[in-house]
Amino acid sequence: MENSYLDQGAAIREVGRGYDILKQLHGLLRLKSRTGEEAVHTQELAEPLFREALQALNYALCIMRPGVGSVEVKSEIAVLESGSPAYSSHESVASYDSNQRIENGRGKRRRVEENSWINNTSMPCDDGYQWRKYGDKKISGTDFSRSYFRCTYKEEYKCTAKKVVQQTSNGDTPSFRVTYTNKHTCNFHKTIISPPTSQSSSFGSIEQDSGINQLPDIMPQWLNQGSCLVDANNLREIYASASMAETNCEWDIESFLMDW
DNA sequence: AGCCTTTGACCAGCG
DNA sequence: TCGCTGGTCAAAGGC
Repeated sequence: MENSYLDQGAAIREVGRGYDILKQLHGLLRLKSRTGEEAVHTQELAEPLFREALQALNYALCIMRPGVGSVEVKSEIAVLESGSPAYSSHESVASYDSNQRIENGRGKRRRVEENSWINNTSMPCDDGYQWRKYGDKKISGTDFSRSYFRCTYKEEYKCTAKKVVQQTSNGDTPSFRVTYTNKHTCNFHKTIISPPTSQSSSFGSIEQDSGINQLPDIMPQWLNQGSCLVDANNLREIYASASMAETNCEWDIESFLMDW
């Protein structure tokens, strides 16, 4: 009983998070339609927000439907896409699994920790957090090894977040299966406002959350790719304008989430 | 000096 | 119980 109450709270929080992100998205789209800037640029900014909102709602769905082992939501990128090649090689499928078992090629099943979710991506290396690799294993039945990462701040902040990266295919656009376990409790993530530094690690520079709370915890991967640079000041301006725009959008769900 | 990756060893889950 | 395999640990070396 108590657990279901807590689950409900978690679900509400996830819905609220999704709602916040959608508000940002809404404000962004309104801003763009006013100023008439390039649609491609709008898409580049909107896509990670849309993806994050989907993930949050997917998370909430799984919590609210405990009987369902795994719910997979495939991003409907086509809604936003206008033909930009930036996403053609970056299809991402996220799924949350509250009590998952992985089956390998020989039929062996191994218990997987709860609070894990899977992301299939072509760019597994940079998700905004700083990870330390602690293991690498050649997996039988595959041509690729599996890499194990934990949060760099595991000791300092007791952050139990982990991820496992498994390459699943080769070729021009290799794909990776990234399994995340546990959410970050360290509140350290790379912000897109910070300028690039020469001290960056292999996963890029990080800085402590400096008040940009309206930004999603997981920063879009493409923002860190050299091929897709976003002007930091421009982005700050856009997000600020989006926040102003959202104040004109009074939705019932907001009062519901406030009251809960 | 401190943090990272690499890598072999060890432990535990599963059939 | 045993062997295989995945996940983690920790030493060593590199940056």
